Amino acid sequence: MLKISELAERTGLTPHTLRFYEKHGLLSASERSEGGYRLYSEQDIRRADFIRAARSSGFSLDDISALLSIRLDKQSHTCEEVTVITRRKLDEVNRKLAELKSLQRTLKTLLDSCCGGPENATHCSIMEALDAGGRRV
Amino acid sequence: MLKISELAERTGLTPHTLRFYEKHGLLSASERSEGGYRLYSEQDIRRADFIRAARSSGFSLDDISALLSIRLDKQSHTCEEVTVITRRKLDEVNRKLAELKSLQRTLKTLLDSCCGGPENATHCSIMEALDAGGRRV
DNA sequence: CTTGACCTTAGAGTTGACTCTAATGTTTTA
DNA sequence: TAAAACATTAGAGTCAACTCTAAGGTCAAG
Repeated sequence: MLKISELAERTGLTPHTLRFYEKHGLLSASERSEGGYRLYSEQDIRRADFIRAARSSGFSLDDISALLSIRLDKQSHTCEEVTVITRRKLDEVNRKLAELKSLQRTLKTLLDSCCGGPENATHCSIMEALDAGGRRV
Repeated sequence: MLKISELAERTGLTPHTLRFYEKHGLLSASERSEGGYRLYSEQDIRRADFIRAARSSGFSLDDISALLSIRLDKQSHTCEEVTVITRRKLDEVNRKLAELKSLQRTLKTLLDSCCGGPENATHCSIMEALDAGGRRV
């Protein structure tokens, strides 16, 4: 059985985060020591690793809650349910990517238009573009 | 002179947001009516448009504060200052893009590996990948 | 002169995922 | 056995950019 900081070390999370996950129903220690210290079992460790993996795949804690429920009773859930969650997340990532790419283009255009030199900003084309309400951007 | 909801209409912001910007020193009405209503001048409108343009180019309110200072006294500022702010933002966008692209690959791989069908999730490869701590992802 | 639309303020709430604090209790190590 | 290291809790704070609320005051139309 691992103490909280040992599990933290193993998973790369902090004790704070592990307690936070417990408060939000994602992961609780299956035992407590005499003095009330959390003690994590092998199962708990695997659950923690799952959470960390899901987190680093971009899933929200809500998604992870759902995935953990499925994980506890795979028999009663389908691949479809899992892919729905995953696809929803991918769609979200795609949407954000599109936004960021557009932002990237905008910022690149701004930067390309400006000399960036030590001249004063009276005719700075970035300022002008923004002053034009972004219509030139 | 425009009342707050008229400026809101013109800029596509809400009255709430305009007041919020005022509280944060970005934009205040140059006059008030007898009864205390905010009244925005042509200059204010241009400033509001600038803010909206900068916002939609991805700049934070802090960045915009800096840009507005420059805008008020372009003589005393250089193109370089403006490009530094812009480049910093572009770098940030590039960083986020890289992260999201990696997430996108991860999620695509997960989705491709799973049948997504009505079978139960006992052998779902997404669940297996996450159970493997994302080592297969 | 009343109705209704609009405005004012200070301040609290929202989102998501932590992150930290304070006050105190437990375990380990020298 | 004493100190150091670690743990506990409830609850508050953080970030950014809003967003909303309550309890009123103002203004234009009919």
